[in-house]
Amino acid sequence: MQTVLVIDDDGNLRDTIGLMLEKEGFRPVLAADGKTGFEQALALKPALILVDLRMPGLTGVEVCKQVRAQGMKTPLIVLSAIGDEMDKVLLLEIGADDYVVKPFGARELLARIHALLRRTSSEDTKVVAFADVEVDLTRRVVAKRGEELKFTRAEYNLLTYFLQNPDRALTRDMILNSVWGYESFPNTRTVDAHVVRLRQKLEPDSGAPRHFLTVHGVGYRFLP
Amino acid sequence: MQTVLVIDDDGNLRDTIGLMLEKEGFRPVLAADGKTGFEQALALKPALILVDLRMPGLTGVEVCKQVRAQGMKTPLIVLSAIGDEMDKVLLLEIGADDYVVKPFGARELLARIHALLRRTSSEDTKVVAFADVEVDLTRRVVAKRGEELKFTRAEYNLLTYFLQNPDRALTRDMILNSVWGYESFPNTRTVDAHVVRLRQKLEPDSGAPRHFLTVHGVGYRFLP
DNA sequence: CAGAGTCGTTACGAAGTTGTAAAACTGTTG
DNA sequence: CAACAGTTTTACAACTTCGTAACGACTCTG
Repeated sequence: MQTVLVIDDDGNLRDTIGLMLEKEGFRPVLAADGKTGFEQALALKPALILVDLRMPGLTGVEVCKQVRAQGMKTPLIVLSAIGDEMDKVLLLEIGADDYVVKPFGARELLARIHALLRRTSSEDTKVVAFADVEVDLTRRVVAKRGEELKFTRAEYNLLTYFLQNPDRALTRDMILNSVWGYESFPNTRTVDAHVVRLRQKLEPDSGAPRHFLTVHGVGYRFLP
Repeated sequence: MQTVLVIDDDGNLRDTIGLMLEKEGFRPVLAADGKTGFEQALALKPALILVDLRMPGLTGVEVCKQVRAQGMKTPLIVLSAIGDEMDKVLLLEIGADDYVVKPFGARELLARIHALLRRTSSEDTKVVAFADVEVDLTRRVVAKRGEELKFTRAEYNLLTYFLQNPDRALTRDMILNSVWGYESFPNTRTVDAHVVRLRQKLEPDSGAPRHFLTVHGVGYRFLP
């Protein structure tokens, strides 16, 4: 069951939305102000956040910013009163994913919630990272300091194998079997050649590797 | 021209709203009571319904419920007298999308109508867009810079599959299974042939694709 | 510190992959 | 059944990637 955090100072509306979410099969968590809402967001890591724009204390805009500042990518919908001069640009800038103008219909809000969850869940981009390197497993893209690098298939497969086996001494045979499979029988030196390329691309100083370490007489060890 | 159904027992107000809508370019249909209003809703499938809350016979609340019970998703605005103890909870529960308190100004009502139509229409006609390309999933039409392009079935299916899986490395087998199904077993090169056509039709420079990227040794990745 | 083993690096031909056009095939329609 | 649009396969050039040999540098051991 997915948790949805509702942050709104209007108790009436808060409860209404809570009920609605419950009916729809969500687990609603209600917060009356921005500060506790933000804390709940951190603690519960909800599947989605609904936050009122205009609140005493921490406003919706600030909650948004703080959540994003924490690196949380939780989908977030802003609720705004009809009078508020809100524009999409601002909302996008602060990291909101959608907004709904009050008063809104139950169906509309639920539709937006589902749409957003659908959008974001398909973007379940699994990213593994070490040092200043990010490996996006769904996009199959490797980036160093945010800059995309070109990786060939063999390089990429080898890298992900290392990522899956951090800080373990791996023999060349283990690597060959896992990365190249049991079909092909390349020379064990092939592994070295590819490790070289990984180092050249990912190590700050490929002469003094800090992540792709050699285990003399055995093989390699990846240190994140 | 969009039909707007007005259900209100107050003949005076009904006519006023009717005139107002007519001026605004809508086709107003007037109903004096809940029962005939509901029947009209079923028969005409209007683009929007305005319904008075307090009426003899079938009340606005009941019209609302019945319309929704029929599975109709027609946008619906409730008109309520200032005395009515209306709360949003009830409105949300019965599936109304907005409400206006009597007495209201013409401009306010029209603003609400337009806002609601805008909101809901964007949900019904599912249009996915990227760059200067728009794909209308309900009409099954692809347009580039507003100009319709002819897409064959295979091309269209492939395109929507890419749209549904943005920014993910997709192997040719994944594509074949999802787009061609498990029944037919075309060559994986078939995928390439169709990607070529997508690029020719949608990329500014098909020689340097910016959206339909190849992932060497793997397949393709669609970048919106 | 010498020698044996091991590793890092480079270069290059072989093997594999992709883009494209054209041919072959399929199914539909008048 | 001919014409036709759409689809799949084939063929091949262009391009990318791979595996390995070669060799110098490094590491370990006695």
